[in-house]
Amino acid sequence: MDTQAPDHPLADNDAELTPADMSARTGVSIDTLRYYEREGLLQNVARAESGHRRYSNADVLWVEVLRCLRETGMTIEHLRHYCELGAQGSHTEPERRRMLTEHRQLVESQISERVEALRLIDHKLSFYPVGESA
Amino acid sequence: MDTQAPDHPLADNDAELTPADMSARTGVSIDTLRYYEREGLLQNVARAESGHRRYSNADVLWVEVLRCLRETGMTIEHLRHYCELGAQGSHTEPERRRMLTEHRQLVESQISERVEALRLIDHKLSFYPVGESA
DNA sequence: CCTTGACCTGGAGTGCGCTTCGGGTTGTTG
DNA sequence: CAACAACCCGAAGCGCACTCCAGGTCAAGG
Repeated sequence: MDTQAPDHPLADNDAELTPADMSARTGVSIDTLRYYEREGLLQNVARAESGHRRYSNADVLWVEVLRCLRETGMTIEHLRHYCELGAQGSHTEPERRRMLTEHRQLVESQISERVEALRLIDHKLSFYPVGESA
Repeated sequence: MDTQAPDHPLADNDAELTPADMSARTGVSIDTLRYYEREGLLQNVARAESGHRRYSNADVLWVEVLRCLRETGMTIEHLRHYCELGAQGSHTEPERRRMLTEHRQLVESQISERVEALRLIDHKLSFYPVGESA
């Protein structure tokens, strides 16, 4: 009844980070952390007796994953689905694997799109006179 | 007095694409094309006598540039500024060059961010059992 | 004890980039 | 020439991902 992070053996028995700590460590704002929790992206966050949140190191790692997936364009809805699957047990692993694989392809296409963009930008830049910087 | 596209010698004397044509050619919706025009991203679009828009080949090329910059995260506001500079004449070239260079750096950081994301995704994928696809 | 600041909650508000709407004009096809 | 699609315009609406607000609780310092 004290550990629930399925991915990581080290669980939140060491949950001692305040919201402010967590925000500083992950670069995600306190409001966004609460929003993610409401949306089901961050489950079973521990509480102090006062009712205040206490985040664990495992939470930090997970938020870093969230940040990475969000920044590469996974929607909140997909993330929520992924989390729901995780909470449902190991029989959902094939589906989670599928989601990750699909997102991986998205990220790869974003990379090649951007490599193309660099070429176009460089092409346009080549038409401008050499800039005097200072 | 009939050409105004500063980037391209071939101007819009050949403006004969309807909005539907333009949309099909660029993949940008008709509504979005009108929105871009309102926002100043697409200037001096020709009109038929009826008042209907007629896009030129130069317009097609420019919309492709817009699409590329938008897809890599340049905001409408920056794009508008870039267009305004273009309309102001060649003395704004250093500034335009600067904007493009800055955006280039943004795109490069997006690429390395995504390369990092691929590593993380692969790491997580390595923890799932080998998927049976069919 | 009193203040001050971090935290709590549910709910409303924001900014961006489109997208849709409503009502009217044009132009092509049977 | 009637109908129907494509176009025009200004303005309102939408979806997403946050972000802020109001009004209250908790905890440490002077």
